[in-house]
Amino acid sequence: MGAVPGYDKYAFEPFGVAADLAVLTIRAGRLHVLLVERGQEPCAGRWALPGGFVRPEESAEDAARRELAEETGLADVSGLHLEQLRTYSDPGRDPRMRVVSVAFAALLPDPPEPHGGGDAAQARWLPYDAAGPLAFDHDRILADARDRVGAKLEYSCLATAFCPPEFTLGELQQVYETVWGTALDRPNFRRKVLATPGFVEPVPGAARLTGGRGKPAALYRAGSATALHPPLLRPATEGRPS
Amino acid sequence: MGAVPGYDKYAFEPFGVAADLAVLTIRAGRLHVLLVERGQEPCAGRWALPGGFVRPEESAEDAARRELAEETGLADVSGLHLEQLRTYSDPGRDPRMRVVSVAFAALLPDPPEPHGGGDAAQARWLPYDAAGPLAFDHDRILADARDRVGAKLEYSCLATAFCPPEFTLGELQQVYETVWGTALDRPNFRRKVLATPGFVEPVPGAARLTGGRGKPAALYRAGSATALHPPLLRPATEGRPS
DNA sequence: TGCCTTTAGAGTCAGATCGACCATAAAGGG
DNA sequence: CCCTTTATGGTCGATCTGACTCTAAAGGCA
Repeated sequence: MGAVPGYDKYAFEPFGVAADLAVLTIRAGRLHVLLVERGQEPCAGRWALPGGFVRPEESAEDAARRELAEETGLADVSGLHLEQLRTYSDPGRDPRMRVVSVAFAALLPDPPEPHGGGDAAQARWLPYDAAGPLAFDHDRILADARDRVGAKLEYSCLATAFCPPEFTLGELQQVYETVWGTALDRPNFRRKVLATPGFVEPVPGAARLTGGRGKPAALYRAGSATALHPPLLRPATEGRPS
Repeated sequence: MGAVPGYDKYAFEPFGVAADLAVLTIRAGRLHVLLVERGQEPCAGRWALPGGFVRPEESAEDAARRELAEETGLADVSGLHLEQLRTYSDPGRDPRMRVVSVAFAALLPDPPEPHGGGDAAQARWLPYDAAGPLAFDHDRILADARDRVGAKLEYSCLATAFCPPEFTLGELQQVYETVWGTALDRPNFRRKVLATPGFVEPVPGAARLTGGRGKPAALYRAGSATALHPPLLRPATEGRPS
């Protein structure tokens, strides 16, 4: 808001400000996204990202957190990670009126089934790859969310946000493999994760978890670090020098 | 914009949508930012980031580009890099009304003097460190811009956006040193930049530039690559393992 | 009980990479 | 004609990486 003439003229144009959420989780080794079926026009009956208009007394992040709680039925949305992606403001992205949407990505561990709708006609977890054409420009928002999360896994401790409070290194590795879509070498992954102080810390007790067969794995918690130095780079899929 | 009851109720709340710009450049080895002195209330007489309200027919990026052209007097703003930072939406960030601001960072090579204001009372380049308390929450936007740009230098080719069309590796290195605030080893920097195909490409002719004393440097152009693999990590300033 | 399979986790090793150097080339200034 | 300055090429040891092997500890099944 600079010192622009027409301050009042443009300020009161009918802009709607919305917060939309790409709520991601990992289920059965696949990336899933929370989608709602729209109950109203425009795009009634089509799948879309959950979201809604920002209310006058709240910030966009407040609105995103409120919508997240409403759609997932989670009680403790206050603690989980909300990553602001970017704002989508093309004129005409909502056929009805001018709507500017602030998009967020949210990462959940083991997710509850959304309780059948709330505001929307229904809400479901869908595999990322099976999330067909969505309403508005939500396909692009969802793709941006995956890109951003994949990139942040490299240099931040974000991956633990996909995990329950206590997790094994195998589960953590599966987060990386699922989001990146590549297989990682287990010993090397372990070595790099443990080499970064504060990324994870072992649960001291003889705590162990039985996922099924095989040797029980040690449990870890998210550490206090927030950035990864050095980063955990994903294997180069294209034009690597060499 | 989910399927929220009250669509019309919240859509027409008086939200103002603005685009603010952190226009960064490097002058004499120091990071500078373009600031305007506000001519109107609120915050009249204080320095602020350039910006203005998004008009009904344009996107936030269109608005940012328009404001940038108006403030800097540049003719070719269409080509330069605009990086969307994030959106600031705290209620009360503008004392007068509800304003949601989409912030952008713009990177300029050798900058022209802004022609004395345009809309604002005046516009100036100020050293980043000397940019005193700004109006609204612009201090935070500016700090976020520096953080984002510093981070993107590591894994993208963004640094060339600070350089003129043809530049020396010494100039490119100074971009990194200025934004990061650290000194880099020149031979190692050169090795890493040239090891990334498509980051820079030599200007074929016997093109050379005389900055002053010393051996003339070869000229390079920005290459076609957009990402850096492997990244050019900044030296660890804190808790590196080892 | 005794394999076989499965998963966790430790260790090895050659090649790539990095940071810290040193050396040389090519200009201008005295 | 030296000296300073900047660009650019090269070396070397420490470190890191990726590919791999090996062992430990569980359950399944005959």
